[in-house]
Amino acid sequence: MRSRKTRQMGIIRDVLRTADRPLSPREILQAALQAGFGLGQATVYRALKELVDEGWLTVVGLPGLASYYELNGKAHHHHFSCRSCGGIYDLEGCGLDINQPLPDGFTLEDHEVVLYGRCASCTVST
Amino acid sequence: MRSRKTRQMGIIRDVLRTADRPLSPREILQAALQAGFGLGQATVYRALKELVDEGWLTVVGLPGLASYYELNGKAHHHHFSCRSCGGIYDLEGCGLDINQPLPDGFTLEDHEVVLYGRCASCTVST
DNA sequence: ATGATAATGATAATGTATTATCAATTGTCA
DNA sequence: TGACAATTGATAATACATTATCATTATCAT
Repeated sequence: MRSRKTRQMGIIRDVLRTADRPLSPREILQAALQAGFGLGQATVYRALKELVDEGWLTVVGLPGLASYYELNGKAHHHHFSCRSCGGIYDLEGCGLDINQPLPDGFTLEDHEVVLYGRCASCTVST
Repeated sequence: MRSRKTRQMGIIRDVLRTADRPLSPREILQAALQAGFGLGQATVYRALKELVDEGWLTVVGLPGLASYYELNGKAHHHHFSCRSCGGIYDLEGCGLDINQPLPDGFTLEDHEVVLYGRCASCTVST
């Protein structure tokens, strides 16, 4: 599976490598189209699945939205969701107290923090 | 809008009042059915929308899952999502450092913290 | 260069959550 | 009680992300 090097896979990798924030499948598709490369959405989904499987990408799940994808291997961090433009941005660090008490018998494996608000472009100065 | 008192609305309120954790529309429906009351899913969705509008309920959004509903007016808290049984549980307090730095120009309105792992029933002792 | 076949992509199909439809039911008030 | 309108609920419809289909295209070992 995946033994040939294709133009489309290169484009998708480039888009994600260049992005400064997690991207949804739709955003990846649009970015590629705007850059002048045609490719189908089925290809995007297939590529994302493979890239996640091989560990090159990680999935960012957000409530009520599609999945977002970003390069794997970044330092532990969380995300900001702009209520105005819908964009997802990376935040530095964590800010979560890991020692927060859990109910008895619960096992903690992972956590997710999402801050909501307005990004710089959407924050209008009065 | 909503001027009559109906059996169905009473059941839905009871289910939510009795619950010790946020419930999804499906769970609410099933709880009512198991308690011996018949009602349609359309009614559940209609009721939830009204109860949120009137401020009796709040919505808990979780990545990749349906919306969950719980009584409004609780102290600020977050949620635990069990990867094994899929259940959502309330956690006490917040554990988040509110002063976490934001990128320049960003405005923070709200935040969401979700811890993932296994609940007590799903944590098997070796 | 060329042929086997991996990969693509237009499109249909799926899955799931939620909403709309509308005839039948049921509160409520006169 | 009776009647009228609010409410219900079975069902169809919608919305959306994601996956499957399969004929066409493109890669790469030879």
